[in-house]
Amino acid sequence: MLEKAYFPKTTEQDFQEIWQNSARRRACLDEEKKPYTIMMPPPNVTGALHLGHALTYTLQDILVRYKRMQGFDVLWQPGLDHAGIATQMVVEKKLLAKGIDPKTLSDEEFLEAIWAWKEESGGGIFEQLKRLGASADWERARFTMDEGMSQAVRTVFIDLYDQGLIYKAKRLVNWDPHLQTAISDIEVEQRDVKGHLWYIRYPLEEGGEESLVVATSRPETVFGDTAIAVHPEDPRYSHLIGKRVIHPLLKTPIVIIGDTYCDMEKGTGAVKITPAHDFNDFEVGLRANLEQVNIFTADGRLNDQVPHVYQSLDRFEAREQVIRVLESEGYLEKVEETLHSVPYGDRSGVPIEPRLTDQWYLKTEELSQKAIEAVEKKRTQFVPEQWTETFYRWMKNIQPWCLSRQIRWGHRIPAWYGPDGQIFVAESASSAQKKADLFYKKSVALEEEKDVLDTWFSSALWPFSTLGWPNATPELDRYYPTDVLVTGFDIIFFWVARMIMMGLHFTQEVPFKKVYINAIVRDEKGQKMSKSKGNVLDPLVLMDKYGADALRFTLTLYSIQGRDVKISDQRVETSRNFITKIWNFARFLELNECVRSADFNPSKVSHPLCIWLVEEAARLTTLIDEAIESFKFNEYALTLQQGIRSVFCDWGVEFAKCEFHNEASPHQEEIRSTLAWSFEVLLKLMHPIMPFISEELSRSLVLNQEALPRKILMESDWPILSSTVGGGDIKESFDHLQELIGDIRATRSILGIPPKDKIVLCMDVEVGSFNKRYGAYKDYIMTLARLSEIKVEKSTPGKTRTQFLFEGMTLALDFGDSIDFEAQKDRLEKEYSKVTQELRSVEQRLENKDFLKRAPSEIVEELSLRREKLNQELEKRARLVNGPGVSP
RNA sequence: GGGCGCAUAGCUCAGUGGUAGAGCGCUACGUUGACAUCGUAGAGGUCAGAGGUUCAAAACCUCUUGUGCCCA
Repeated sequence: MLEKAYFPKTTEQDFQEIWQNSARRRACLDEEKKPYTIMMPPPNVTGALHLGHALTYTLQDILVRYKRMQGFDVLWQPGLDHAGIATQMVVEKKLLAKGIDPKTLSDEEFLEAIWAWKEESGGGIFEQLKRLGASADWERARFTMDEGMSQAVRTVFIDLYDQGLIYKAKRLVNWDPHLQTAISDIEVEQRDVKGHLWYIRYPLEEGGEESLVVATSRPETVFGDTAIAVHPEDPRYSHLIGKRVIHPLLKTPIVIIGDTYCDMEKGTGAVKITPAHDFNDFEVGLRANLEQVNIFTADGRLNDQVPHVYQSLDRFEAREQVIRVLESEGYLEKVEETLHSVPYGDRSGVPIEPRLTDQWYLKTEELSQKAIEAVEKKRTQFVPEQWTETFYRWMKNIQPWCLSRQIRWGHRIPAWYGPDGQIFVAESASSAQKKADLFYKKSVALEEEKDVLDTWFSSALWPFSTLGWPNATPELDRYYPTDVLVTGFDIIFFWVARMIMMGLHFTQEVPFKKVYINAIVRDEKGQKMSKSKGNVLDPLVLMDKYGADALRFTLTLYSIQGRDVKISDQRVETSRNFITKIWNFARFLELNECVRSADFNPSKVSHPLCIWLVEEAARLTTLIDEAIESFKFNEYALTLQQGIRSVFCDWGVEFAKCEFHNEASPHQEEIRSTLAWSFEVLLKLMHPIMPFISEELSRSLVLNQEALPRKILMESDWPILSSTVGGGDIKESFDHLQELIGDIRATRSILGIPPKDKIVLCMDVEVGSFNKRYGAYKDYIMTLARLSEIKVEKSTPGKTRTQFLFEGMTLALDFGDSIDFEAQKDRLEKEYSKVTQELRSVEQRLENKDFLKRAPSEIVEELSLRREKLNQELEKRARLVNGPGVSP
């Protein structure tokens, strides 16, 4: 027997273990079945589960459980990302906390510490995902630093290098002075920051009064100035082009050049050019063949290229110092406050310093072109579709990808240098050596590249490297290209686009046929969750409090395409309440001995209630199939909720009670079996979204596991019910039935009749037609509308009665006592006028000749019917308004 | 500045041309047993504004306003 209430904890523990032991959870390479593959976006190895994870992995779990039940050979490939910079930062912090300065460790020692930490904490998130119910093929879990992954990374790097797509070059990069590494353009975020524009005067070399004033937001870079630029057509300055000004601090001459990059409207129209420290200036410098003077060290201090007194000043201290000197020496014209955008490192949170360094790059024009074409041809489709535009926009403006990182944790770039700097890219040190020996025609000592690859480089290979590529494996053959990728919009550039490029280049296939972009989780007010705001909800806490299913259901219910997922404690609580409702539904079935029977055939049921229940189960299944197939997860959750709650609990159970309370009912057995059968269908329908409670309830007596042992739900077949539905009008009958009961209940409520007072429903001439339609449901009406009897009697008016029209029949309710109609009059009049208004609008349309001529006939018919109904309703309302007994 | 969204009940949002919906919140009432983690009933809406297409627009088109995100 089921407990009084659902306690998720034990169920969750049980089924985590049962699923873990189920072979069905795993990809089986069974040729009889169609494959279905989802690559799990690998969470960071040191990561802990947050709500964003909970959302994306819940949606993936829904898809894989659904497809599994449909009989597919499902591979949900899990894994972990080594997350270069993030992980290195975590371990450095850990070491510092232990009093160890990571800088004093050798590379080998440091990597040892990272691997130790990976062993200790890595995969912790897998356990958290299992708590959430994620049914991945855990045994196949991969790590982006695995030997297999590393093999793929080396192969790809060497191929791309040999194809001339990877090159090493000295370029201005986004340098993160805190992390002391290059980062790629998309790892930089522009922030609007309040700052200043300093106007600095540069005297002309030729002397005299004339000077040139330039505005800059970064006065500390003056030491890197190698020119002043003006617009060639600027009448104020064009005569100065070619002349020289004196650098106010260095006192050396620098040239004035003309370049259309200058904006005549901005500042003074003249700008200082610092080719080594600004991307635009770099380009200007190339055009004017200017010297590139690097004035900063790797950690953002002034280097030995600047006068001694400024050396080793931090870039922000240097700014202060430069301003002080310029001002005191009279070179500072004025200062303006301004709002400008400053590049920040997305990991370190410090301003990026453009810096001239040697880095490895990937040429992306060709790769991106192919990726764009693949998406245009819909080989990969974004869902919701609008993300396609985001993808195109970035792809069409793509920059060379800076691949190298000056950090320690990551895939070492497989390159070696000869004594003269000659590069040898090779699989291993020994094969590089062989290449070098051949090249130099003698044996030379090689030095290995110290830089590692951007983490996203290995992630870009994820869909095929996890399946064994570059080896030809059965898995690669079977599960690639994958079916769906589920991920967040924030990594469309970082990851999705790059996977498509790499996939196409190395496998000639798109890595996935669909990309579902899930929403971002926010708090109930739509604010981003952040520690500083204190509005962070922890999925583990929510699961402890309300159960994993409640969290999953909530996240799914609010997964509306094109909207953020707003979640709050209260919303999860509401889902928990719904789950309790389901639990109690099961308890009702158990207590009433509804038991699944082996020979039950849903298409052979005879009692109207049973036919209705079967049809409703089939209707729900269809709606849910459509919702899941089109990634409308909210519709799945909503349909399920409404189906279980209003169809099965509010009405189905209440109707069934009428039969169960009637000893004489000959239909009890059929109804019991039908309810038990419907319940099994519902459990299956809810399984993908609420796996735990559905499994628990499938162990209830209702499913009769003892006599009819069957598989756990995860291994069961998804219902296919389209053939069980007959073409009858059962749904219409039940709709009307519910309407009639609703009408009586509403009338009672309006007139303030307490539920315990039973009243009499009277009818006269229409009794025949009433019986024909509702005779079978007489008990239901009596019980659910709280009637003492349905009397065949003239439904004449009286002081204790009110009449109403229903489906063309005049019915009366007799309350047995005088009723104070006056008290309700206001409300009733309001309703009356509402109906009048509606009727008027319907009539207007029906009087419109164009409408009658052009609208489809079924619409016209429908509206005529509606007019008739409204007229009737108006009559009914009129009677209610006019108090008891006023007959038309 | 460019791009992509969003604007419907007090709140959060469904709703792909034909009767305006759900959950939460609110109000009133509680009928021996599935459920008060509940039930029944109710109040609450110029579908942001303007124009257009159409017999018919919350929905389709154009513009405006407000708002969010992304990119410069």
